[in-house]
Amino acid sequence: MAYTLGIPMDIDKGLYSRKQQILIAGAKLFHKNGFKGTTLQSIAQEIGIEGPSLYNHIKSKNEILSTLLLTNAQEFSDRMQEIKSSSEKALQKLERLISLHIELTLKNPDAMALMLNEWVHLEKADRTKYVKLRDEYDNDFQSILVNSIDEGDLVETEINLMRFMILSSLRSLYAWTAKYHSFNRIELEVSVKSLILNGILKNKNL
Amino acid sequence: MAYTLGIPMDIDKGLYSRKQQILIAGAKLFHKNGFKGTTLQSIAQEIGIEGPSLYNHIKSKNEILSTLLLTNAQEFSDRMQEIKSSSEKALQKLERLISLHIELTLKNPDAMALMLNEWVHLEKADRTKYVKLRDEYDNDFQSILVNSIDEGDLVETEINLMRFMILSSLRSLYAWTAKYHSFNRIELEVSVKSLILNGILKNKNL
DNA sequence: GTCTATAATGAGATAGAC
DNA sequence: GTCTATCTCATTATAGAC
Repeated sequence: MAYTLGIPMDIDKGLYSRKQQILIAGAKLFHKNGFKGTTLQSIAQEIGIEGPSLYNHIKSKNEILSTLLLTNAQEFSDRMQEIKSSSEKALQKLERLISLHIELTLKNPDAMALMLNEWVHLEKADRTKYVKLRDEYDNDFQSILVNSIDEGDLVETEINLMRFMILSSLRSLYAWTAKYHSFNRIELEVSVKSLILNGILKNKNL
Repeated sequence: MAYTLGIPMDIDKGLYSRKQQILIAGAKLFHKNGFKGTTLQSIAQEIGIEGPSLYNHIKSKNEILSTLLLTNAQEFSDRMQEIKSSSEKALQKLERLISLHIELTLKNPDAMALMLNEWVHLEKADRTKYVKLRDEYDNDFQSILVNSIDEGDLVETEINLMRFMILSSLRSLYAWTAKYHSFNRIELEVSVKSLILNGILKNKNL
């Protein structure tokens, strides 16, 4: 069956509610052109309706962004709680966190991209909520690194820098998966874990 | 006084031309609010004049962005040529590239932030030029990694992923230096090189 | 070179017919 | 629920006095 110009196949198959279609199209276009560089008309066009028709499903352009960002930030937060409260060694928790980032990146690459920068365009209340979720996540992540150092598994580097470099890599993965989709998830996990844990040198100076 | 962008403290000290003041203020505000989220009035206010007065020094808002991005992309490109053409081992070249990123990040953190995302708002011609510089840089970077693998110094991981993870970390450093300014450059270089080259594990499985 | 006033444009959002 | 027509406002950019 034919589909209208510019509408991705999965968007017009009747599998998604209009609200979901708007969120998918919004994530895609916000990623490509930025939140402020994206018009409601272009989002509407992506799903085959006119701009003002969006208002039957959303209350503002900003609501699209805040739904995308807060939903995903909340999922990271929930999954972190789950991992935190397990009884594994900290090093195992770290590996599970790496897997988590890869899982959510593959599921939702556009939203991952937005989480890096577009949160600055959230309205005050949402922005505060988002930053709080992100900062708590970062703190939890760092605590696990500290625990792993205490357990003798990780080197004693400047802990903020260690967290920062790991999270930077993981949070940028959406750009890699967009370009090299042939990689499967398990292979990707193995490679990313090795790069983070073992670095890139072949012969370490021990 | 080349490459003095990004030193906000001295913005009203008469040390900079109006044009330079505009670039410094622009970088700061584009970083904070995004290009589209920044008004010319706010840039003008930052340096103590009215919005329309900017037009005595620039020809458009977009010119501020393109100057910032293309100047810095060109500097990365020039420095890469220098490093490429040296006779060192590839591993030494890689270490020099890490130092380069840290040097330019400390000199110009706001512009580094813009280079990640705001290039999407460049006009077509500038955008093409910018993407070309960036892609050539990325290719050169990867060639050095490949050479270093061939020379037996680096592990044989998926090369695109290796490049990607290293560059993601380095290109995100601006956010770290903004938060932890107490670190000096040499310490930072040592730590970053170790994290990338040796990873974070204390006891490697060799 | 800077100002005030204003033109020109673009885009979010609303009204009301169907 | 979707459409067309329109309102409203913010912002880039220009004109012209000083």
